[in-house]
Amino acid sequence: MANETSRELPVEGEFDCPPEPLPTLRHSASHIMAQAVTELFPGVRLAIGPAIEDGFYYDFARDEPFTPEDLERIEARMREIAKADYPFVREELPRAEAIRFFQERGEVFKVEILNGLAADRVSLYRQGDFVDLCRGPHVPSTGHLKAFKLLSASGAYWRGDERRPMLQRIYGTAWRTREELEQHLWRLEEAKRRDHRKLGRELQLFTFHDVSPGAPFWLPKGMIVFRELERFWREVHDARGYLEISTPILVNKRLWEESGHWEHYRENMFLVEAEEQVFSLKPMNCPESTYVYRHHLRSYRDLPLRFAELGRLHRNERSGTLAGMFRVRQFTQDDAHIYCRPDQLEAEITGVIEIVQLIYGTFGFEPRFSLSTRPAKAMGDPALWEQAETALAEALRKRDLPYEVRAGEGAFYGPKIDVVISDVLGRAWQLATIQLDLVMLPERFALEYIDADGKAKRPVAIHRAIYGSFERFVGILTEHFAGAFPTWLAPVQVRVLPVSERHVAYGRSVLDRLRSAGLRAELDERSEKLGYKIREAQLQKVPYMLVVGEREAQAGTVSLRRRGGDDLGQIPLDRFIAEVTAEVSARSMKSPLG
RNA sequence: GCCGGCGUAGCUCAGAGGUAGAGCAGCCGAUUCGUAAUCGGCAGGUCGUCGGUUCGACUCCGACCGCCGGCUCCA
Repeated sequence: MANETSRELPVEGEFDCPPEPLPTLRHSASHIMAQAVTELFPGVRLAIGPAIEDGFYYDFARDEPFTPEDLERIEARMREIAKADYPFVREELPRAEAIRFFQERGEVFKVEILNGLAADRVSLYRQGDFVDLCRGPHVPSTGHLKAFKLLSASGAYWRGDERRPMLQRIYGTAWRTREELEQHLWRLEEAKRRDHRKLGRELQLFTFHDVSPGAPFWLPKGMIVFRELERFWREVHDARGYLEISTPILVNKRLWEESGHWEHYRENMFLVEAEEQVFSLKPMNCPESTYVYRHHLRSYRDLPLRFAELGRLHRNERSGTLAGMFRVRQFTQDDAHIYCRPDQLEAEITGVIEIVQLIYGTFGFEPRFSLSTRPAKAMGDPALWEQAETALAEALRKRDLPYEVRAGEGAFYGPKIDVVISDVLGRAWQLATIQLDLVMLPERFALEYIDADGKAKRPVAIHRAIYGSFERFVGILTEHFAGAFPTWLAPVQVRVLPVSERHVAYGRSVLDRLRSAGLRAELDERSEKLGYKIREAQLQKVPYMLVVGEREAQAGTVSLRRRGGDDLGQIPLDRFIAEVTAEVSARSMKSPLG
């Protein structure tokens, strides 16, 4: 991931944004915004203003933050600048001259950027009276900016460094056409409608309370989703030779000193003191899994050992970073540590990739893979690194999976595969990681196995998670499905709706049948009109509504209505149960009915 | 942690230096209803917490806590 500095100030490369139409337009939009701001707020200093995914921003140095009213004025001024259709004019000059130019104007940030550049000559872009240091490219003139909108203002550190001044950042979005802009704004609205914090409350899945910031209270309905995910996960792992373990949550600080976490991760750990000893809530499962490995002497015949653990972890994240289920302080990782011989790596990685495909496919996610290779500061045997990277690449290649190589992006203790998915709104989420560990666990914890030659050898470890964390995964699923979970995950799968109280008795017999068939069913026996009951079931996103009245009671049927759909007419109860139980056991995404 | 915004009933929100209101949800009653809201009544809040100013604070000031949007960080 590019940081602020590398994104803005690459040592090499000719442009400040990808020379494609949309990034160019957005980059130009940021210049137009900067022009508007300098005109409306004299004395504001300019920092940087790049194109980003879906839009652009510009950072300004100003004592006062920008208010929503300020944004409206800036946007209005931008429209005037666009209408004036000033051409973007490129000028080149010696760097020293540019430094003088910006120094005279008090543009200290531009001077700092220029001082950090290696180039002899630099370029400026001018539109109207506004000049900015920039390598381009830009659209020919300001009139090309037609479909844009300013979205928000916030603080941002100069060069992303919290020790440096806080700047005022304004975000905007820009598109080629009005239609594209409207569509993007609709996506933003839709994301708000699907917000898992809102849906979690409305659907009674989970809640938060200030007695434990960053830690969810799982409500009964949310717990059903959690348990179904857990059940699925266990089925998959049990069938593939994983051995489930569970290790302590509260652990003496000695362990973290041994693992190195005490030195590098202490500020993120919750500490507890008892009887003059310091303990920590575990932020990771890995070190403790080595104790299971070392529980007795291992033979080469024992390997691979696949220890799975649904460990509850605590990490003391900085308060400002918490965000619903997406960023919590307490979470449940679907972890596993595989200990194997180097020659088993490829087969083990292949096994993990198969699990990723199987599990993600069930939710309709298409995983994308990237391979991060040996960094400069790597530790461990170079030959083993070579073998490990080859194993990862071969595992992907043999399954015909395209992947992006991130050279040098691996951890110092091993290369890894990261897995990313996109949800229905096109938002990318990094979920699974397959992290090889040639150093940390094997070396620090002195892991060994006795090989065929009778000598002690060092195994390698694979850290891997599929969901990542149940909390975040449930948050993602909630937004992805907008709360309308596939039937197998739905907290309530069927709701029986008697037309009037006269039909409650038949409704109860239907309910009993559904429950004996293992379906999660409810009966709405309140003295309300049918329309009211339907509305509520609909809002609760219950997959199936069964209307029962006189006709159904006579015929032994139910009248079916799908979530979000219409009246599908009568169906024999037996058939309904057979279809839906099949749908559930197949963990299908689609209903066989309607 | 930093910048900014916000915190009034379970939820969504109104109000305001003289001590609080609506809709929905809840409870009670009536209604017995055929595919997205039946009617009436009742109850519900030390206005996030602590401190200060004031005759008087939910309202003004300060600190803290929490939430939201970003920055940084990240499963």
